[in-house]
Amino acid sequence: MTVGRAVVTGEPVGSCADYEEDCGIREVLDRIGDKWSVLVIVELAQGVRRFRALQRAVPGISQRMLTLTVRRLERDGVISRTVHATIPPQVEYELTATGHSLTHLVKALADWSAEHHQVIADARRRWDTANPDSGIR
Amino acid sequence: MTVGRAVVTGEPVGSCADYEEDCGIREVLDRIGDKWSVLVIVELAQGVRRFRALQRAVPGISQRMLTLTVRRLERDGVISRTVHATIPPQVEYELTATGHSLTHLVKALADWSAEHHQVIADARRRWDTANPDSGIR
DNA sequence: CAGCATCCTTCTCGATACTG
DNA sequence: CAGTATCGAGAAGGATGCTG
Repeated sequence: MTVGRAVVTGEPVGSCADYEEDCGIREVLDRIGDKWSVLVIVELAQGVRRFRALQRAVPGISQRMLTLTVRRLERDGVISRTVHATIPPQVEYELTATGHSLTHLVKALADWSAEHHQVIADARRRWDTANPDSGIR
Repeated sequence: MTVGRAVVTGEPVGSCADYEEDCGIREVLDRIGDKWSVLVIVELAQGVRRFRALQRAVPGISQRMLTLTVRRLERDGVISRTVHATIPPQVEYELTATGHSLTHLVKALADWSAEHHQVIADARRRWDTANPDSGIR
């Protein structure tokens, strides 16, 4: 049994070995697991955006990280990059079909977060109070 | 409008600023975004596990990383840690209610991955072929 | 405007050794 | 068994300067 089949059929998830080998969840987590990718996807969910517009829309992102992020998302086929040979240059980024379906997943994450972030925050506060200088964060 | 409300009500996601401020999605991604946490959660979804059992079940994890991972998950209230004062010591880890609900989210991730990992793999191969030494990965 | 190249700091993680 | 402590390599990420 693989995780993929297990999940699709609603069966319990298999072993970690199965998990590691068969399902591509790692690829997905490697991409959306980092801060900037999710923010870029959320912004592009609104529509087509140019490079500078993206940078303005995602507060705190450096030019370097935006470049890296959009390149990786493009590589994964999550977004498309269209260059208009104008002066000044104009590059537009847009979610692909895959990218749009990813927004559903992001929503699932946001749903779960909205439902549990208070509980988690409380748990963390309790833990930090009970274990002052544990170094864990 | 916040992402949280937007998602719950099915409306489109708001701005990145909203996203950053209001919803706890970052907390969640920070935790399940790393490799080991997900693997530990998947294993604990099967039932109660002792420290060594977890380490054996998660191939490749170091003792240090397992300790860090379970501590962080415990801090978040995702798993519970029960110490039995025996010799040799016996410590059992178990998913909390929050942890169990997290497995649904992991399944959603696995679902999406199962549906798209082939498309993503193909996109990556095409991109890598088209852009040999780009350095992007 | 839309990047690329470089430097440099910070953090992560694995390996190793030791303890109750 | 179930950890803690320490060290070092490497990756990630920010700042800066330059370019078509």
